[in-house]
Order: sequence, then structure tokens, then C-alpha cells
Amino acid sequence: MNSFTEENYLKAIFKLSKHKEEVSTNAVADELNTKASSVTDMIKKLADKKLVNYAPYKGVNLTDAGRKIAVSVIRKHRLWEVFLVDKLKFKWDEVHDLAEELEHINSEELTERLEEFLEFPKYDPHGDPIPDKNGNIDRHKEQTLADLSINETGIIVGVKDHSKSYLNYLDNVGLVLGAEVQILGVVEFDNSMSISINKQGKTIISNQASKNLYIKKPN
Amino acid sequence: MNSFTEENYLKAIFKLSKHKEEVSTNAVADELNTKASSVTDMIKKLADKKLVNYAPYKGVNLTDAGRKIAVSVIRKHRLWEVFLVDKLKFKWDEVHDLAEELEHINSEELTERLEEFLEFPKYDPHGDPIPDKNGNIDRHKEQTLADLSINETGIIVGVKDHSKSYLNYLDNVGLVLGAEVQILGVVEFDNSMSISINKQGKTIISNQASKNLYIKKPN
DNA sequence: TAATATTTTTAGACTTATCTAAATTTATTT
DNA sequence: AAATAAATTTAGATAAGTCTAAAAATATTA
Ligand SMILES: [Mn+2]
Ligand SMILES: [Mn+2]
Ligand SMILES: [Mn+2]
Ligand SMILES: [Mn+2]
Repeated sequence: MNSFTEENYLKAIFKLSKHKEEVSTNAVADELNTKASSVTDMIKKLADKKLVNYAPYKGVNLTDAGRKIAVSVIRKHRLWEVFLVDKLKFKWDEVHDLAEELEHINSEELTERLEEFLEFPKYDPHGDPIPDKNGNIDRHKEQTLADLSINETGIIVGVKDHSKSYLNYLDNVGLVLGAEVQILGVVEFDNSMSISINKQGKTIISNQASKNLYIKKPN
Repeated sequence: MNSFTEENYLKAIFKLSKHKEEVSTNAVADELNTKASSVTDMIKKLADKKLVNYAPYKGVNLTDAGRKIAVSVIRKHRLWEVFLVDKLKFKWDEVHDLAEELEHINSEELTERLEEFLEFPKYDPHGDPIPDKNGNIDRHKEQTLADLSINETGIIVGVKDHSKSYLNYLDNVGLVLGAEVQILGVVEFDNSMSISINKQGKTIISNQASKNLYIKKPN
């Protein structure tokens, strides 16, 4: 068995691996709000357990065994978020911290029954794909609202930033999953956008806001 | 905030307090499968936090603050057990260990929404009363099946022993919550009983089995 | 009541995870 | 290629929780 802490390190390394093959000590320290020296210690332990490949000064990456654990923790995190939002009526900006704890309860039986109870959801409340029990994940489409040009339209399918403040802001302006957004104009100076939401009105959003919204082009 | 470990000690002391005002170091050690020396250490810490009253060699008991925490952990434990059985279709002998973990997730909001989602259950799957959010608990009726005499009838309302093997056995013979039991005979030698369950057939059960079943007399 | 047994506490050690400060290695500038 | 800067690792401490073995206190029994 692995401790909560070990699971959190594996999850952090997994997340950071999307951007770079080799993950640096400092990147992990930042992600987990801890110190580089603590990261070095933990990485050595994970390397002893063959959950990461590690060469001093060269960074880490996950072994297959490590990746399997990371994905299973992510699977549980996202399933619990669906439970909290769909069944307990939490809002999408309230569930992350609770899921951060629930994700460490290790019981295949529990996870599978929860998944069934939730009717096999494919995405969590933030639009992130839920890995299946074999560890397969839908690759996330990387197109954001900021990538669209004038007059183009997109459907919101996910958020990149999961912070309470961002999610709250999105709620307030109506930028929720499934909303249809059309670009009315882009300010060249700061890339802020003027948009319509579900063909309604005109809203100005910053580049900071638009580049954190995943969209898909409508069919 | 208190650690999982502290919460487990408080819960253990609460449970043992039902039988004796002052709880002994060894009793706690037994309950938690640990050593007396570890218990002494932890009790000192809990005393520093004013969660228990402690006099060396004299035993411990909970302060109001300590009791409040213990009851809130028990409340969460029992609510999660209801969730696991009612919603996820676990059997009553499968839920204890999972609830042991879930009970430590501290969020009033979560607990209250869960309780609402479950439609404010009064009892857990083993017939134990669920404390309300103010910490009030129904006093458990202390009458067991072993207390009945020939021809008397009782409805099963709870189990004292929560072990997998006992619960499993009860399932197999049909001694589940709500079952109506009538005493057909008692063997004086070992107090084993011959009973009918829901007016059906004749089953022999040991004193060990009958004294762990809580019953109420029918109206 | 004195001897013995039991219970409880203390002493000292170990593990996990963390930190600060110092040393080392790698990267970037001049 | 030195010198300087940045990143990373090591050294040494600390805190939580646990354990074994020994000491101290309490309870039992003769
Ligand atoms: Mn989340
Ligand atoms: Mn999410
Ligand atoms: Mn239980
Ligand atoms: Mn129970």
C-alpha cells in the first residue's frame, strides 16, 4: 500500500508529465506546495519502490506501475466529484478539496460500485475525462476559446484552471459546460475578447479567462 | 484539526465509556490493537488538547469537547454505512472498513448533504442510531434475544457484534433487521435456543448468537 | 502486612514526512 | 573558459506515532 502522500506525489508527477517528459524537482515542489529537499527525499523512496525512474539532477518520470497508481487516483477523484455535484448538489467550485481526500480511499469494489451508481459518467464536472477501470483515458482536446477567430463558434467542454475564483467567475457570466460561445471581436492589444453566450448579449472576457476554457467546434 | 489517529482514540474511549466511567489504558490498547505505551503517549496529547481528562494510573474519560468529536465521527461512520448499503448495494457485513476511512473526512457541509441525500436515516445498517448534527443520540435499547423466555416474540432491531463472520451467519439463517423471532425452547445446559423466524420453521442458535442480537418486543 | 502479580508509565529507539541551511552539480553569462 | 547564477541534493533537526524493555505504581493473595 502507498500512503496518501506518495499518491499525491505520483499524481503531481503525472500531471506535470503532460508538459515535459522529465519532471523537475522544483516543478513538483511548486505543484505540491512543499520544498525541493522534501521532493528529493520522496522521489528516492518512490524510485526504491520502482514507481518512478530517477537519475539525480536529471528529473523524474513515472514507471508503468507508477502511472497506473496515478491514473487510478485521478479516476477516483473525478468520480467523487461527479457524485458530489450530481447527487449531493455541490457546485463545481466546491468539490475539489473534498475529492482530494476521497480519492485516497482504496477499494476497487467501492470505485466500481460508485461508477455504476453514477451511471458510468465519461467526464467530471470540470469536463475532465474519467479514466476507465483499466486506466484508459480520453486524450483531452487541447483547443481553447482563445484559439478561435472572429465569428467562429465553440461549445465549452472543459476548464483548465480549477480554482474556486475562476469557476465562480465562469458561473456568474454563464460560461458553463455546454454553453455555445461565438467570438464577436478580439482586441489585438491584450487579446481580450468580446463574445456572445448562447447567442445572447455581449460579454468581454480577458485572455487569461479565454485560454483556460476548452472548447470544441460545433458539428 | 485532529488527525485520523486522534479521532480513532476518541471514538474508542467513547465506546468503552459506555461500560465504565473511567477507561483503562489497556482497554484502549485492546480496542485499537496497539500497545499500552502508545496509548499513554496519545492520551497525554489528548489531555493537553483538553479532549480527555487524565490522571496517571487512574484512567481517562472524555471532556465535552472530546465527546463532541467522537460523536461526530460516529455520525459520519453510520451515515456512510447507510450510503454504502442503500445506494451502492453493499451488504451489511462489507461496509465497516470503508466507513472506518470515510468517517474521517471532515466537512459539515458534506455530512449534512449526505444525510439529506439519504433522507435523514435514524439507524445504520446494523441498527445503531445515527446521532443528529447537534450530537444527540437515541439511547440504544439493551434488550437482547437471549433475554426472552419461551413463547415470547421479538423484532430484531440491531446487532452488538459487527464482525463479518457474525453478520454473514445472520444473513444465512435469516436473522436480519426487522425479522420477527419467537422462542420455541431454551436448553438450560448452554442456553442455546430453538426459534422460529417470521413464523417459519425451527432454527437452533447458540447463546453467543442470541445475546448479540438486540430486539424489541412487538406492539 | 509482606510478597507477588498486574497494570501503567517512562526511557530510548525507529519510521515517515517535513523543514532550513549548506554543499554540490548543472546552466548561463561575461 | 572562468565566473556567476540557478537548480538540486545532502546534512542535520523536528514532529507524529509506534514499539520493546525497564521502572514505577497499584492490586491481589497468601
Ligand atoms: Mn478536482
Ligand atoms: Mn475535476
Ligand atoms: Mn461500522
Ligand atoms: Mn454500523
